[in-house]
Amino acid sequence: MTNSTELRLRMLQAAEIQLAASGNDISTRAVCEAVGVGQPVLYRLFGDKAGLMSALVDHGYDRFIERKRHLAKTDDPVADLRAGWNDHIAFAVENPAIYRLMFSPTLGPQISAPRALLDLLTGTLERCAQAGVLLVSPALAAQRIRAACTGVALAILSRPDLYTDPDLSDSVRDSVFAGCIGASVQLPPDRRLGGTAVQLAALLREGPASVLGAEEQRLLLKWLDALGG
Amino acid sequence: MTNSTELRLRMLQAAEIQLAASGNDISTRAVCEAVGVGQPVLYRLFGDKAGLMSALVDHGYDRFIERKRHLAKTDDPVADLRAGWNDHIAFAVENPAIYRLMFSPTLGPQISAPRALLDLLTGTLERCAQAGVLLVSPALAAQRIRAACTGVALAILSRPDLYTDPDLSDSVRDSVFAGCIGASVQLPPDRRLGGTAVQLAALLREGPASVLGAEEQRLLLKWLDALGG
DNA sequence: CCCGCTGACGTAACATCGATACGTGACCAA
DNA sequence: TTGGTCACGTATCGATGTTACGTCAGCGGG
Repeated sequence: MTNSTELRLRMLQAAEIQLAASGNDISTRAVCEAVGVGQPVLYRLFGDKAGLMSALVDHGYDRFIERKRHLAKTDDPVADLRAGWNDHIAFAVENPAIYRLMFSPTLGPQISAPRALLDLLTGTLERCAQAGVLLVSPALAAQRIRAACTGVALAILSRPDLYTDPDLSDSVRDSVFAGCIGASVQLPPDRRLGGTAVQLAALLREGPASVLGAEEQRLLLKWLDALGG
Repeated sequence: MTNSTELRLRMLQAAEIQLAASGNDISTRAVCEAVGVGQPVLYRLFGDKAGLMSALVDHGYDRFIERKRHLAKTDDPVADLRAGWNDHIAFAVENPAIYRLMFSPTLGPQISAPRALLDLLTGTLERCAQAGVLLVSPALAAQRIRAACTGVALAILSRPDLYTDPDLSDSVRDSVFAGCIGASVQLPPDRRLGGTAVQLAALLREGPASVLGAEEQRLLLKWLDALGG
C-alpha cells in the first residue's frame, strides 16, 4: 500500500512539474490525474489548494535549506557569505517558478520557513561579527542582503531582456556587502579606469571636442564604451 | 453616450479597487458588475482577462511615470537619483497590489512600459555621468539600482514582519549608490573634458586595458593627449 | 412611413476549476 | 459472519473565464 507521506510527496512532485510547465498556476484536477487519484485525496492531504501551494513552498524551502547546509563552512565567514549569495541566485535560476512562489508571495497567510532561512543568513553574519568585520548588527545586515539578493534574482527571472548585465549579481552583492562589512575592499585599478572612461564618454557626447575629427570621435567613443564595460 | 475610452477607464478603476481589496486576483464578473455592464464589453475592450491585467499594469506605469515627471529635476543629479529611489519605495507602499503586478510579473507576454521606466532612470544616470561621478555605464548602473530597489520594495510589501528595519531602504540605497557613484570632483565644464582625458591617459599608461589591442591603445593615447591639451 | 443594415449590448449558455456530499469496498476485531 | 472504521472514487455544486446568439437603437434609402 502506498504510504500517506509517500503519496503526499508524489503529489508535490507532480504539482512542481505542472508549476514549472505552466509558469505560475496549477490545477488540482491535473495534479490528481497525474498521480492517478481522485481530487478528495488532495483535499484530505492538503486541505485546500492554498494548502497545496503552501506545502509546495515549504518543500522548496526544505530543498533550499538542505542545499545551504551542504555549502562548505570555511573559516572565512565573508567568503561563506559571498558563496551563499551566489548559491541563492543559482537556486533562483534553476527553479524559477518555485522561487517566485517562495520569495514573491501574495498577501495572505505567511509561512514560517523564510524566517528560518533568514536566521541561517544571520548565523553566518554573526560569525562575521565575531571576526570583527561587521559594521551593523547581523539582523540588519541580513535584511539588507536578503532584500537586495531577492531583488536581483527576481529581476533576472522576470525580465531577462531588461537585466542583461552578466555581472549584475556580483556588482550588487559587492556593493551591499561593502555597506555592511568593514574590511576595506579597495577598488581595483581597472575599475577606476572604467569609471574615468565612462565620464569622458559622457562629456564627449554632451559637447564634442574640436581637436578631433568626427570619425575619430566615433571610434574613440566606441573604445571608451568598451573600457567602461 | 458613454465614450469607449471613458468606459475603459471606469473598468480599469473598478478593477484596481477590486485588486487592492482582494490583494492578488480579481473576477471579470465582479468588475463588470461594478461598472454596470455585461461581461462581453470587457472582452470587447480588453480581449481577455490577461488583457485587462496588462492594461491595469500599463495604467499603473502611466501613473508612476507621470509621478516621476513631477519630481523636480535639480542641478544635482545624484540628489535626483536618491529622490527617485525614495519615490519608488513610496509608490510601492502606497499601491502594494499594483506594484506587485508591475514589478513581480509572471512569466508570459512582456510589457514595454518597464523599459521606458528603466530609460528614465538611465537618463538621470547619464546626467550623473556628465557630472563625472559615475563609475560604470549608465545602463549598468540603472540595472543595479532598479534591481536592488524593487527587491527592497517587494521585501517590505511581502514580509513586513521579517523586514523590520526602518532604515532598510536608505541603507541599501546608499550601498548600491556607493558602488556606482564615486566622489565628485567638480570642475568647470570646459576643463573637465581635458582633465578627464589626462586622467584616463595616465591610468592607461599605468596599466593597459585588456579589452583593446596594442595598436588601438596607442592611437587612443594619442587622441587623449590631444584632448588634454 | 416603412424596410433593411450596422453596431453595441445583454442573456444565456458552455467549459473548466475548486470544493464537497455520498456511496462503495477493503480491512479488521469480535 | 457481522458490524464498524477508514480510504477512495463518482457525481455534483458553485464560481469563473469565455463565447454564441438574440435584441434593440440609430440611420440611410425606397
